[in-house]
Amino acid sequence: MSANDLALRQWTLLRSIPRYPQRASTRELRDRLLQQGFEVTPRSVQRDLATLSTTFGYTSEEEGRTLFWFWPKDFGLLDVPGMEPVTALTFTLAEAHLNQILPASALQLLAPYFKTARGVLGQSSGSRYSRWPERVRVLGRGPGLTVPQVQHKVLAVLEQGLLGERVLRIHYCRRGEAKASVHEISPRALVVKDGIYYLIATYGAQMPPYHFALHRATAAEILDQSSPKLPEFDLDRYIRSVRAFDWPIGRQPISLMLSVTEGVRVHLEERALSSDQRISATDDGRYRVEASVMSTSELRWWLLGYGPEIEVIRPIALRREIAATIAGAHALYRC
Amino acid sequence: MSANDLALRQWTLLRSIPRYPQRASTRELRDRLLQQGFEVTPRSVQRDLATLSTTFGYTSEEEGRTLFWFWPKDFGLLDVPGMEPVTALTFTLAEAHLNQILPASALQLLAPYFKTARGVLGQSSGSRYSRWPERVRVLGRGPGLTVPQVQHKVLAVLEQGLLGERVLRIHYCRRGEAKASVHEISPRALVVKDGIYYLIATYGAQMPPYHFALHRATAAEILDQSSPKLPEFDLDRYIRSVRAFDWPIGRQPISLMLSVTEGVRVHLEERALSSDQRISATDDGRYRVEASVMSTSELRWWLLGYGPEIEVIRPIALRREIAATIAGAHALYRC
DNA sequence: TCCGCATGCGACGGCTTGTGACGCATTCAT
DNA sequence: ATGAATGCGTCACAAGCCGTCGCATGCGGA
Repeated sequence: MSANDLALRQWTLLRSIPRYPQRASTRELRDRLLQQGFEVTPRSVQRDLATLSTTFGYTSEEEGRTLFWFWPKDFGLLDVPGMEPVTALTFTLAEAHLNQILPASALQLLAPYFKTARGVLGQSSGSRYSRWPERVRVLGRGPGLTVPQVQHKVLAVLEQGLLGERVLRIHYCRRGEAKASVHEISPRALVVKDGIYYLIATYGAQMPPYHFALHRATAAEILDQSSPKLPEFDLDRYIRSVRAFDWPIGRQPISLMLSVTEGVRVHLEERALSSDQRISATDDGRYRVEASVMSTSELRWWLLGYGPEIEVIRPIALRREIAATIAGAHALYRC
Repeated sequence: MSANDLALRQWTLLRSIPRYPQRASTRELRDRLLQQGFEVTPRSVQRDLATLSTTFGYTSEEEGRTLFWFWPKDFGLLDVPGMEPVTALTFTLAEAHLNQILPASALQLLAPYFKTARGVLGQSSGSRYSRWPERVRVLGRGPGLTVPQVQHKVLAVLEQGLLGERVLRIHYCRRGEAKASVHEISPRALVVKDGIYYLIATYGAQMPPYHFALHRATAAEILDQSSPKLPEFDLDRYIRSVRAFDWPIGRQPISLMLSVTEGVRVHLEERALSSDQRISATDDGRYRVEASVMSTSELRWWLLGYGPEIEVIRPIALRREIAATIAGAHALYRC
């Protein structure tokens, strides 16, 4: 074990140094090493920290007599094994996409990864990175709606509360209300719906849970108090049981039958509704699509978006529903 | 410089070892070190590789007399500074989301990052990771359409060709055709549209470019031939000019005015159509929304999806267009 | 204000261990 | 068959790591 201790120990030390908003004292870092089985004197840690800091790029802050160590906030990352170009490419695509999905504060946490990805791409192409973003676009569906902001602090506290099963106190501004109210809640789950972070939490062990849209939280702090156990909280079942998330209507998938135009057919051949989707031509120049899908309100929204390009044949109930919705819309424009 | 050479050198060595499908001989690794300014004898590299391999987890393959080193394919990653729990949480969310967006082969490249994220979460919560995925869901819009597969090999070659500006030869199966044809093309850009990878490429310097949906490529290889320069290929302008991607119709944003229901208003207050969006109540119990947005076919699709919940007031042209579409759909269900 | 305590750091001796050099065995290509 | 390349055992030397001691400094409690 002591054979190649040095490398591993210095390695572990480097990993233990946090990124800037955080700091760690020399003593603290030594404790972490002890905790991981490295028996070192404080002196050695001091020496390691001092010498390694010159070759790698981290720094320290002096406060009184103690030094606090940290990586610069915008420091990229040294990953082993190094990121490969294909992976870097994928990261770039992911970044472009996640921009439309995650709040800025969450994206910022991934920034170091995106940064190294750009670095790798810049290097491998030989040319400088500046030309790369000109070559990639990610296009989504629908207009590019803005993503509401979640505060850094709230995000960090959320994570602690959720993982550590701790009670947390949040200042939450209910929709429409100007002033925030204070809640002490036990976080149970996190649901991200269309770019909005919903914290699902209970007051103590009291069901049912409440939903907190995190961009409406103005402040949050963690309390030193464990969340009471909740026997068998099943997130999936809960999501199904609540209409708030617009999720499945009914538990069983339905057998959908559509009549679609050539354009929609082409699209569905690329991105199938389900794995058992079947497509066949019909006499009227359109196509019949059959697939088993969950019946959600999102499905209705998706179907409606195509207007006359999609006609719902079965189930009859869904057909009637869509027909009624379209009739309602038609009435609006009749004048 | 030679002060703490050891740590940095071993570090660089570790980074130089590629992940499994790739391998690197001892000689090769030594060359890379030399290239980065470390003057070491082959013997030292051998020793380092041997001793470090036991403490870190990589292995080697013997082929004849030479050893080839590599990290196991499913090896997580050792990143410095270590991933923090909040970041890990965000990675988990990103993974859930990207599942619906990126082809499996691309996602697999990010797998090591997701894996370490899970590791961090499992550790920090004290409890084992197994309970974590029960606590997070990402819900998107629309039915969960399947994402077409892109082959690993194709992805890797694409990256080389695009970044290295090399000509590549692909076996491409046109839509509807059973047999693949061979194309020698110069890759120009990559567009990901709704989960589908489109390679935009030209035959030589000949405009206009063609689009290749990468999941229809059965094989690809890189040729040792540079792509001819294309003076000023502007991807944005190109996307605008081509209808294939359904992107902006017209260059200027339009002043959209809608009449929406309470439900839509709530949604738009969370996720605004634009930064200058304004909402006001009207006499009829609905709400007026005004915003400047790009006029795209995606916008039409989005508007239609809400049926009678959204009425387009202005621009008049768009109102007429939507009205006509709805009338068409209405006719389908009239029988 | 004074004393105890914690932290950083310079210095020193012992000794682990990294390092280059040499030589031999093995494999592959010409 | 021969030479080049590679891996690896060995050895002597020296670099540098390590624990220890001692001193200086800053903070907090009595």
